[in-house]
Amino acid sequence: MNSSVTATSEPTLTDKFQRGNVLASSCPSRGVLQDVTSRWGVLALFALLQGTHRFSELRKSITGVSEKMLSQTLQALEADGFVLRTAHPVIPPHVEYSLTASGREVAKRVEELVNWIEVNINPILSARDEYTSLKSG
Amino acid sequence: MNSSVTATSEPTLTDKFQRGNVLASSCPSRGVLQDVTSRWGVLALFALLQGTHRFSELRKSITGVSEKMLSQTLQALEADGFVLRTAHPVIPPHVEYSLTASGREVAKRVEELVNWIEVNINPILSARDEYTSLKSG
DNA sequence: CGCCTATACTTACTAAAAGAAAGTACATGC
DNA sequence: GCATGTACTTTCTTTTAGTAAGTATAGGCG
Repeated sequence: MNSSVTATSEPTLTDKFQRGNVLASSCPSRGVLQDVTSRWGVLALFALLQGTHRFSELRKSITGVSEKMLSQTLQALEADGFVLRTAHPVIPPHVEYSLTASGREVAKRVEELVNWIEVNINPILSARDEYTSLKSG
Repeated sequence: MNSSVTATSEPTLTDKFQRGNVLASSCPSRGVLQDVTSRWGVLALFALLQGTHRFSELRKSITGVSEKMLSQTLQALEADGFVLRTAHPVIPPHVEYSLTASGREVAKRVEELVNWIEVNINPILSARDEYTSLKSG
């Protein structure tokens, strides 16, 4: 089919083998993918592309996230090596979060997805309206 | 940094305004983003990039998905205009799912994210191991 | 005729995850 | 010595996901 789809220059596994490693439930990529594409994971990565932020700053900018979920989300991203957590040993605590090199790579791809959706939000919402009126009307 | 990352030529909203429309909980992009980045939404879009598939084929290829969740996921993607559902009026039922034009656009971006993770899965898993051994050991 | 099969769902119930709210730790200022 | 600020954690409730069984129905077979 179309081989000019990916913008990256690295050969992808899906090109080399049959595509669909992730489609197998045993594939460890699935777990990572879920950390990255989780409700708040996407937004945290997106927010951190702007630079380093404190916990409370992230919580303010990512509207609607609870402290518990933000904490949980950041820990998962930190475990995967996407986010760097820097705690300054002062009281009250001062903790800073930033992206690692690999974190920036994933975040850039997340950003492209998010940007595409934002740019195309109007036709998408129209499609939604049409769909729901077809189903209920 | 690397400015050749984005494949699109359109100006993005995050470039034009301050970035972070999605970061506001009121932004409708969030809902769409959740459909696209949901656990099975990502995989359905990825799977459909290969072409048209029947419901049962998707269920087989996306290992682990239940009929209920696949149905729900496909309906959400259909509502957003990313997936086209074609039902042939025969018995037993024959339904085909394919990507729409906009569906291919989102799916391509999802694919890039998925591919990046698959290519880089080993260092990520190493980071995870190191993290968990730091925390528990 | 009556039963079985195949496919794409939906429905009822249970397990897991998310969300809300309160609690914890502790140096500093008043 | 009491309130404040920050980054969490814990408990409890609500929402969502997952499992398993049910539904519809044309055609094939004995």
